[in-house]
Amino acid sequence: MEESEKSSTENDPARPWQSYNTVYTIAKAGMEGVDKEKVQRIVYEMSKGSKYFENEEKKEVYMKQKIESMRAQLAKLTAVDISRYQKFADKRIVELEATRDLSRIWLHVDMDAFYAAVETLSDPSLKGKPMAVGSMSMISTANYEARKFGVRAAMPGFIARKLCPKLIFVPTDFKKYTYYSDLTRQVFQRYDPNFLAASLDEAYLDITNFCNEKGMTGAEVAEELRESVHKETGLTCSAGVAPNRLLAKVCSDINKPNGQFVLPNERMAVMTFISSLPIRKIGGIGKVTENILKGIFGITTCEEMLQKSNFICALFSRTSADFFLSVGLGLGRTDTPQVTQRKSMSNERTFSPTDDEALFLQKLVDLSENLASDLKKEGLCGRTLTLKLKTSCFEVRTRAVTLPDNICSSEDILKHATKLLKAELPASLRLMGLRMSHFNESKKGVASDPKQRTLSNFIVTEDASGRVSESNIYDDNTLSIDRETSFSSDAHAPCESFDFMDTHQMLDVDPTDKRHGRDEAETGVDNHDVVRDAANPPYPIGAGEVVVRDSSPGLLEETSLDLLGRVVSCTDEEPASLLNPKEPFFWLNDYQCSVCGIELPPSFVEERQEHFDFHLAERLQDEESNNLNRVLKPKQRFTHKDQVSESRQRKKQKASPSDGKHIPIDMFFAKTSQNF
DNA sequence: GGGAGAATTGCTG
DNA sequence: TTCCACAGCAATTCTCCC
Repeated sequence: MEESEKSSTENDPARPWQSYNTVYTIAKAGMEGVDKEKVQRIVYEMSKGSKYFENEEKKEVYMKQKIESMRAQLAKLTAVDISRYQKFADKRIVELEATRDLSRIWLHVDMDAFYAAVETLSDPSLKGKPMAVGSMSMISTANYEARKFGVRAAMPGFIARKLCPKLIFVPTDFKKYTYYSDLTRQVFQRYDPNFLAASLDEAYLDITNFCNEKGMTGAEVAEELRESVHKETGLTCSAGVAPNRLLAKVCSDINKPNGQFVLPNERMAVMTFISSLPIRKIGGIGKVTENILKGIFGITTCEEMLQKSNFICALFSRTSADFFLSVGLGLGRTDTPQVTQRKSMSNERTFSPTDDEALFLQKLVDLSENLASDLKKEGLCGRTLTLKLKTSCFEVRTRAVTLPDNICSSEDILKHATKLLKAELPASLRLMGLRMSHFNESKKGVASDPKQRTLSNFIVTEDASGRVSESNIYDDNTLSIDRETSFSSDAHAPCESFDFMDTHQMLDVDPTDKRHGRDEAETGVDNHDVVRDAANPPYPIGAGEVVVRDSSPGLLEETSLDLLGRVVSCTDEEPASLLNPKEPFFWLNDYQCSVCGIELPPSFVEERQEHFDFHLAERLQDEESNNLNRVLKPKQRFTHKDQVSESRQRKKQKASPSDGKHIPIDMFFAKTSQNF
C-alpha cells in the first residue's frame, strides 16, 4: 500500500483499530501473510474499554504530544542552525565511519519458535496444530501455525483465543527449555568457545577464527551449525552472518524459519543492505522510537537516518544521535565483550487488582523472601532497593531508597520495602515488585557525614559499649568494616560494560556456563549471614509488621503497626537511654509537638515517630558534644525536611500520568544508544 | 550556581 | 474474566552541599 494511502486509511474514524498497535506488528517472523486489518480490529475490540486500553491511549497521547513538541523545536531551527548541525553531523559520520571494522564474521543464531518447538518435541501430537506457550493472561511464544492467525508472543491469551479459537495452550516449562538450550550451546561452543548467549534461544558467535582455520565461508559454517543443531536437538534454527552483531541479528530474521542469510563483509554490500531496511528491524528500535522518528522526520528506513542527520543531531542527545547515525551506516559491535557483573536483581508479581493492604503486605513478605533468596544464591548484597507498583489502571510507579550500606536479608528488605509502600497507600494495585541494585558497594564517606541527613536518618542506636550515638536508620556503621572485608573484591569487581544485546546474554545465567555462571565459592564466606547480623535494625521487626514507636508523653513504647498504622502489638523494651529523655516530649492535644510546635495528627504515626527521633537525636547529640548551648532551631530544620518530604509527595502526585506528566524527550530513546 | 548522587520514568528485548 | 517477568540503560529532575 502506498504511504499516502496508508496514512489516510489509518485516520479513518470508522476504523479506529487501525491506529491501535499495542500488540500487532508485522515485524514478527511468520506473520507476513496475516490479515492485519482483521487482527487489529479483533485486538482493538477485545481491548476497548479496559483499563489496559485506557492506559495505552494515555501513552499514545503522550507520544503524540512529544512528537508535536519536537516538531515545534524543529520548526524553530534557523537556516544557520541547520547548517551548523549539518556540519556537526557530517563530522560525526566521518568519525563513526572510521570505526568500521569489516574484519570479523559474526553469526547470530535464533531458534525457531523455541518454546513451542520444544513442547512439540515433547508432545508430537501438537505438530501441525496452532499452539501457544503461555496462559490466558500472556503468551510467551506461538508456533507458526498459530502465527498465521495473528497470534504472537506478548499477546494476552484471551485475545489469541479470539483470533484462533482452536488455539492450544501449553503452560511454560523452563526446565525443559533450559535443557534444550544447553544442548544448543554445546553445538555453539564448537564454533566459538566464547559465544555470547543472548537468551535461552539466541546466541552470537564470532566465527572468524573457525572460518580461517577450517577454510570455510560464513555461509558454510552457518549451514553446518544449523544442521548440527537440528541433528543434536531435533530443533530448527535460523542464522544470520554479517560483519557485526547488529547486522547479524537482522540477517537471522530474514529467512526465518529454518533458514539463513549472509551479508558479505564489504562496505558496499552493507550500505546497500541497510539502505532500504525498515528501522524497526534494528534491535533497540521499538514501537515508540519508530513512531517518533517517523512522526518527526518521516524516517522509515535506516538510510534516511543519514539523510536527516542534521535534524537528528539537533534534536537528540549525543548518545542517541550517535546510535541513529551508526544505524544509518550499518555499524555495530564487533568485539567480544568481557564478562560483566550483574547490576540488579528483581522479582515482581502480578495479581488481581485489589486495595487490600494486608494482601500487599503478604506480597511484600513473599517478594522480600524471594529476593533475599536469589541474592543469597549469587552472594550479592545491595544498597538500593526499589519498590515497583502497578496500579489497577496500569500506571507504573517506582520508589527507591539508597542505603549507606548493603543489605540482603529478607528482614532488611522487608523493612525498607514496607516504608516505601506505606508512603503510597492507599492504592489499588495489580503488581508489586522489588529490585535490588548497587551491589556490594559501601557509601561510608557520604553516609557517615553527619551534615548530610535525611528526614528519616535521625535514629539513635546504642553500640556495644553502651554509648549512644546517632546513626542513620539505614546505616549499620558498627559492623561496616567486617562487612566490607567479608567480600572478595575480585568476585564483585566491576567489569567493562557492553551493549544491550550483550547484556541480555548475562541475564540467562547458567551455572554450568563458564562464561556466565558464578561460582558461589568465589565469594568466600556466606555474606548473607554476616550482613544479616550486621544489619539488625535498631528496632526489631516482626514478620508482617512495621515497627514504629509511639511517642506518648512519658511512656515510650515500642509498638507494632500494620500498614495503616493500626496498633497490633507491643513488643521489645527500649534501651534506657532512649526511654528517658531529660525533658518530657509529647503531643499537645495529641496533635502539636511540645518542642517545636509542628502539627502532626495521630494518624501520621510514622512521621510522628521520625519527628520524635529527630528531637531525641538532637538532644543526645548535644549531650554527647557537651555543647548544650548550641541552638539547633529544630523547628526550622524539621520544617525544611518536612517541606522536602511534602515537595516529594507533590512531585509524586505530579508525576502521575493522569496528572499530565510531561515525558522527557530522550526517555523515548533511552535504549537506543546501546546496540552499536 | 555547579556538581554529585539519588530518585524516577520509560524503552527495549 | 483476563494484558508477564526481568534486567540494563539513558535521560531528566530533584536534593543537598559547597
